[in-house]
Amino acid sequence: MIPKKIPAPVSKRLALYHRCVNTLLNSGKDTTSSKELGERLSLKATQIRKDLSYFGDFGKRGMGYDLNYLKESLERVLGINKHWNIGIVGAGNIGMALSNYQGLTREGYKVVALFDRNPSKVGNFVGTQKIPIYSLDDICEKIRELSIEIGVIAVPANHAQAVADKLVECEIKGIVNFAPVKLYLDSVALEDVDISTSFKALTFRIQGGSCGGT
Amino acid sequence: MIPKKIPAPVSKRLALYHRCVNTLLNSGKDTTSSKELGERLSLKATQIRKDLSYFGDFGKRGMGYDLNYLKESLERVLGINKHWNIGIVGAGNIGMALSNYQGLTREGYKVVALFDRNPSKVGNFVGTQKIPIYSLDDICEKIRELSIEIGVIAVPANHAQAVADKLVECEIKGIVNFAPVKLYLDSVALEDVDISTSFKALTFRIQGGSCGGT
DNA sequence: TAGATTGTTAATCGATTAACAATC
DNA sequence: TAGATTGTTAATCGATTAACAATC
Repeated sequence: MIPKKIPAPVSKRLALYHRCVNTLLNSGKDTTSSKELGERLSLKATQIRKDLSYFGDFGKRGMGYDLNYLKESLERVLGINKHWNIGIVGAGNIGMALSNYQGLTREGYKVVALFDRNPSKVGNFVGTQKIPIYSLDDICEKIRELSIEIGVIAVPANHAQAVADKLVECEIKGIVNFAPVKLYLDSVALEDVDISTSFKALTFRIQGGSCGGT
Repeated sequence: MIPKKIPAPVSKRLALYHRCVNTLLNSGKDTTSSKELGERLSLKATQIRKDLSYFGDFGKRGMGYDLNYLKESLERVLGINKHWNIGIVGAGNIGMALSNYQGLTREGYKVVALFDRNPSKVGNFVGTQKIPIYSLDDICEKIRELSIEIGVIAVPANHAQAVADKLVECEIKGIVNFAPVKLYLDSVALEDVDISTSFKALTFRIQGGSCGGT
């Protein structure tokens, strides 16, 4: 479908472009340029043009990019031109916070269920959306019933791999892992959000060590 | 202090090594090798040796690495051989979840205060640690009083830059930003934890696009 | 037509990896 | 001594950027 090999850092940058395009649209503009995007994101204009060019010709020479068209195009590329149903495993601090997180809802991600192995939590409903907490035992059944496509792992590190294996068994399409542990999966897309790693990278820099980029 | 130029991805990998070393120690081992670490983290042994070599000679030829010594060394390099005091700005979902988050406490990060501009939240205490919520107006004063070195931004995107400017004015040492917006700072270390970007990178991959690494 | 800005090719830069001498 | 595994140099690979022809 997409022929050329795409550098790994591109997907994260596309998400940044999408965010920036939204900001520009909200400020009332209807056109932008790789130069403007580059200035706002502290990136080279060339890099932005190159990244976009992997997926199509979204601009007009001499004119720049139509913001609405660019937004739509980016949403198509990022797969957020549709809604995604999400199930969160682990109704602890992180799991609960995510289930109420506007940042996800606003982008078309919909948390439809939480799962926990603690019987005292099962049966409750979370947040303003009243998202139900189900037993971990029913996870495959609920994934099917509710058309859950993305699983979020928000359990302690020592349970994360078992949960991941279970999700794969339930034929989940992708996993976002918040547990501070490396997961071994094949054939399922995985993204890690390692909070403590970011803190360590920060203190590394504060305290002397120093790397190139951010 | 550290002479050679260190590639940007190294700091994140160091944090992974640290995590892996802890796991190995907990499993009762007291020695490891770049080969073993590489297998566990799906990285090349050479890369691990090279990364470590930027900071010292932590191994013994023919013998591998003493886990305790490697752990200590990594903690020194990452700056987690000391405790860091953290202040979280924004007592919403994310801010509250972070203030109770074991993953930080366990690594020597201590959340000592939250800040919010909502008067109905100010004066309350959060979680088992009874962390106080202060008014955003008092932030510089409290940062000094409580020796807060790291500020966490957990406010909506449209307030994030103002909060960041304030933190810099209060002479914070570093910032971890959870708001989905690009911040402009100079002279203060910044790490972004962009949750929705990770979800977008995931759906990008699920839905057809594909990049090299994870 | 002149000015602007794209999409793309080629050159550069930087990070990863293979190879190997050092040494436990 | 033979085997293992490090730390480091040199080669490779991949990502970024500069340059520019295409075109609005």
